[in-house]
Amino acid sequence: MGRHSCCYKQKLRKGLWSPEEDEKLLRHITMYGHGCWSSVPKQAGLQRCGKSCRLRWINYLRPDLKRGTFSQQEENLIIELHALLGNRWSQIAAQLPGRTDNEIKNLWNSCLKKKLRQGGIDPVTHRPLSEVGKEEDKQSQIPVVEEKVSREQKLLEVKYSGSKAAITSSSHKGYPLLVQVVEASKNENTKEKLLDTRFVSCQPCDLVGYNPLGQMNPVGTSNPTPLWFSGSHNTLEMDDSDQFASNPISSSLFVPAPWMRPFPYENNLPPPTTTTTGSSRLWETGSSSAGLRNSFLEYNSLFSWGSTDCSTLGKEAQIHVPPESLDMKWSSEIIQNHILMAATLQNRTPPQPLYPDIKSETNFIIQTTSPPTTLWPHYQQQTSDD
DNA sequence: AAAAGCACCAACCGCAGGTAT
DNA sequence: CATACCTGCGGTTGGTGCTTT
Repeated sequence: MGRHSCCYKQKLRKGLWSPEEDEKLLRHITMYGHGCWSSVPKQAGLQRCGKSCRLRWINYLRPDLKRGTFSQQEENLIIELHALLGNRWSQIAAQLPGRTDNEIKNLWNSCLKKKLRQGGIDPVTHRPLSEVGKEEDKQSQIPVVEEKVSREQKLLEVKYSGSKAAITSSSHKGYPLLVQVVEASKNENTKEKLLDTRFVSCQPCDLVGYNPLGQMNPVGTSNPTPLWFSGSHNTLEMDDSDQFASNPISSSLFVPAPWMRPFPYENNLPPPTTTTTGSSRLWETGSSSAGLRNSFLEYNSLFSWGSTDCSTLGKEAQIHVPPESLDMKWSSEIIQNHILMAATLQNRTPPQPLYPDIKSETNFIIQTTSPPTTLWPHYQQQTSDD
């Protein structure tokens, strides 16, 4: 493994970049692209090493950078992603268009960590500080999650004969999952190629003692908890030149527990609708003997998820299935560019009917604007203090 | 007004993994 | 297969400006 000897070979500049240097680098990359970074400084007439040029481009000169302060939504998303991914800044940055890993890392270290602590949340575990000590020796939950994950992996392998998805769980308590799609290896010696990484955050609300719809389970003591899925995915849309453009979307999906009713305490669900706009998502509810099954259509791809059997201890996952007519090449595109859904993760003991009063084919909308602030009072508190 | 402390952030450093030779 | 080189990532540092004493 080579070391970066480039900086020592010649007297190369270090430190802050001057506007003249920026201009040279920007002009060069705009005209020729960066190609091999190590040759960029020479071609651009810069006394810098390639690594320094690359960093300057990525973190500052790139035209698609957003700049400016982070919005509350961005901060919330970072917190949520950090809970799931830990210090994987590049993966976190990938979910925030226009932001760099360095920028996010700086924000985290200088600001968000502190905010969480002030709000009583441990920034490492994302659990209330009061619980961190108690929870440390309760590692037994993790193998349970791992075991369930392997079941999902099998399911995915069945769904895609030409590719397979591997699911790994994060090490956090609770149930967040990191979902990765990897290309099937030709043989056992070749490494699998990572096609896509999705996060699926499934936080039972009772982890923070908060029920978003403000109701208690009327049935009994073992409350089936609502689920909160959040994630980022891309949509494929045709642009003017009939090319498919991939557009990132962040969305969160709230799955109410069966005993919940829309706030504020309405007996009936909102009128059926077939639209989906902005941060709303259309959910179709349907009943089957196996339990709840939900699905929605978006940009001609079917995603589905559901707890296939509410009486089963543990969880099942369904992954969206590409239309049969598409060949595997297209299927692969869809895998890469659309949300990959996994997992409902509740243990339902004893078995309870899901949505007992909701008739089959009823549609309703769940508003999902700012998940952490509505779901997690700790975050809400600390952000509203600002 | 000056010094000390603090916060922010751009940039560096070292490492790991991939690829070319 | 070994070595050199390239790229990307995450941890860390050091400069700068603001605030406090």
